[in-house]
Amino acid sequence: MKRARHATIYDIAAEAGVSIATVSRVLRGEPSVAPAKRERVENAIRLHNYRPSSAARKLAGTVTKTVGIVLPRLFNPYYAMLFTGAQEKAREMGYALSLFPWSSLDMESFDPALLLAERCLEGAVVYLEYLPPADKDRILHFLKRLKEFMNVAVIGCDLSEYGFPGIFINNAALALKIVRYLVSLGHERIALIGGSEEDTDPFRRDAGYLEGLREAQLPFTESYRVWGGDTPESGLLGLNGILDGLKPSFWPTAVIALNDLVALGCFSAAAAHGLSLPGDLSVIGCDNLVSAPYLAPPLTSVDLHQRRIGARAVEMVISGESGIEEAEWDIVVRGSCAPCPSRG
Amino acid sequence: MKRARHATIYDIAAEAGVSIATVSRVLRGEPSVAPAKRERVENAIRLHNYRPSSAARKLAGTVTKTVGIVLPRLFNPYYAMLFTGAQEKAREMGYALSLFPWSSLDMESFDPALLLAERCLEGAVVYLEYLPPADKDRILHFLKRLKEFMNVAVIGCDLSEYGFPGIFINNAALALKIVRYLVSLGHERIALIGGSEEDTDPFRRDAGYLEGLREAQLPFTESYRVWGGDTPESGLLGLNGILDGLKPSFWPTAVIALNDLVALGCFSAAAAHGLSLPGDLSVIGCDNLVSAPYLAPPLTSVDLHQRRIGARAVEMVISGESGIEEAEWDIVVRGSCAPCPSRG
DNA sequence: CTGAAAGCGCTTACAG
DNA sequence: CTGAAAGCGCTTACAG
Repeated sequence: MKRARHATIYDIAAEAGVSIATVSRVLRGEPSVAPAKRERVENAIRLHNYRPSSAARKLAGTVTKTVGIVLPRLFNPYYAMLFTGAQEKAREMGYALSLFPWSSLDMESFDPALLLAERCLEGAVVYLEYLPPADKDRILHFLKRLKEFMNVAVIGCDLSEYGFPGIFINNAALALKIVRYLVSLGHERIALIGGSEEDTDPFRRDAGYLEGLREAQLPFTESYRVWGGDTPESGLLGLNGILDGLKPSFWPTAVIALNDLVALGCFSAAAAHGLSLPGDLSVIGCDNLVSAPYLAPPLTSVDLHQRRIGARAVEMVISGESGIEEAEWDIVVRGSCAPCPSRG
Repeated sequence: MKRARHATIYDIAAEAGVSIATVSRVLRGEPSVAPAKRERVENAIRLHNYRPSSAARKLAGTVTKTVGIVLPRLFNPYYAMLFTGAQEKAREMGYALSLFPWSSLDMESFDPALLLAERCLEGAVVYLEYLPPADKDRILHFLKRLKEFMNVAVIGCDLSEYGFPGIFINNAALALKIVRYLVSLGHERIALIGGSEEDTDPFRRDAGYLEGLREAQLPFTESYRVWGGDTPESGLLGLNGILDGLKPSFWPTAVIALNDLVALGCFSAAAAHGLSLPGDLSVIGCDNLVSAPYLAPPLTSVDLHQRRIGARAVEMVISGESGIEEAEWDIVVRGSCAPCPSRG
């Protein structure tokens, strides 16, 4: 089957009786075009349903009006929201947005940055929760290399010391605030579930968690800190582990889940142990997914305004800003956290 | 700050002491290159970390190794899984995958197909649950137009009568199977919640739902069919509507939710009415999201194998297949459906 | 097996 | 204000 051929700038120029240079000028909205010609060109464009080839533009031009975003697995709606916000803002600014899953980047390869560079992007926002020690050099090299080709902004950790602008999600502050909230509810045995153990970032949740405990003169109980990941399953296994390993009088009365998915897993584990929520156990999540309000009990969570973060990051990348901003967030109080049951 | 310049095919040719034509040949894996030269070229490529510009390739070449996928809002992980499957398969076949949210397409505009065409795609898979009557012409026109430029496959409804290949999700068969399952559990008052009322596709859920009722000699009760959307909120409002409008003796004993998100909303509504699941009410969802097993009770759902669907669709588009295939799916039985409580 | 050359569809100095 | 022309980095006949 024969493919339709795009109308080209030549077709339009011929139709309008002008040079392709003039067509190009009206296309890009240059003011220096005689109104009469401009109109003829615009009519021709409409007539032919003409749209300039992005490939040709990229090849010829200095600006490509395209940015990229590299994100972890989309199964967590959290990232999908980040993408949506980014996409909307890009569109609003007349840019196209290309999505690159981290998994498609192949950090093993000698220079994954070229994968983006070959796409002629003007900028890339990359989501990076933290710098895993094992891959630190590789990732940093990737980012530096990327920066040779385009603007870069990172969402997640603060890499300003390496010269990368972006939006910093202060997980330590967030965790501290959460602990305070739980403490204000009278909780003294607070667990923290999920996340990667190799994460040594000082701004990780743990830092805030520990500070919160200290502040409230509560001991750090190692059994209350379990790692595991960011899935419901890891929440289930995590809390099960805690509950199965301790006699009930030592069970935590509150758990901070890495995110809402992990929190959901905790719901399961609690139920399996006959714990009712929030009466026997308080659970707080993070990300405030659309489903959070509909869980039983409705999940108290942290709204990171990921849509706004995504939008802002794209904005930074497009306008080439270089600062580091801290993401704002709010604890959304719902029914899954309650005052600590009086001990007996 | 100055941007790094990509090494070009000229740099490689110079380095290897051959013509750019030869470099191009080894790049594309043509066999007709002397081993010695090939090796020199390969070394040069490695040395310069060279990757060909995709824009230049698209401009010059006949094949662009890029396909697109147009999807609804990603907040539902269902679509994210579709994307993931598609992305993996594309990558496996050496293709790049570009994501286009439906919302970015602007059906109002005179020719949204050009938005994809300008990207020089070889093919596009578009997700289309059904053909909304109000936009039927517009969408069909979009698809036809798209087909002039590239291979097209549609996931969702069966548009083979219009000449579009793709993967058909037989929602009627699916609903019929679900009704049968519920009937086998003894249910006689079965509600169906969610979806768009304007969907008149004969393969929509409703057809199977009605057939299932007929088959079991059950009456169709209009109050048991409520529309509303695909979100948790629509499930909540939907079931609330049913429960609030009927005296308890007429309450449904089972509800079929459009998807897992809607099912979640139904959980909420049931709880608000003091109904315990699955004792008083059975709920079945669809999509089998990662969170389904962790709800309380664990949600019985339908696994559409969306990852596989996404993968298969890009495969069809890339190899230019023209058939229509029916997606396979399985009911995943978990705890949210139980035998009908004996009436008394 | 290999190279010189044309061409893909644009943008952008450069003249005028 | 406008056009002729060079150039972006590739691929692909066409000769050899």
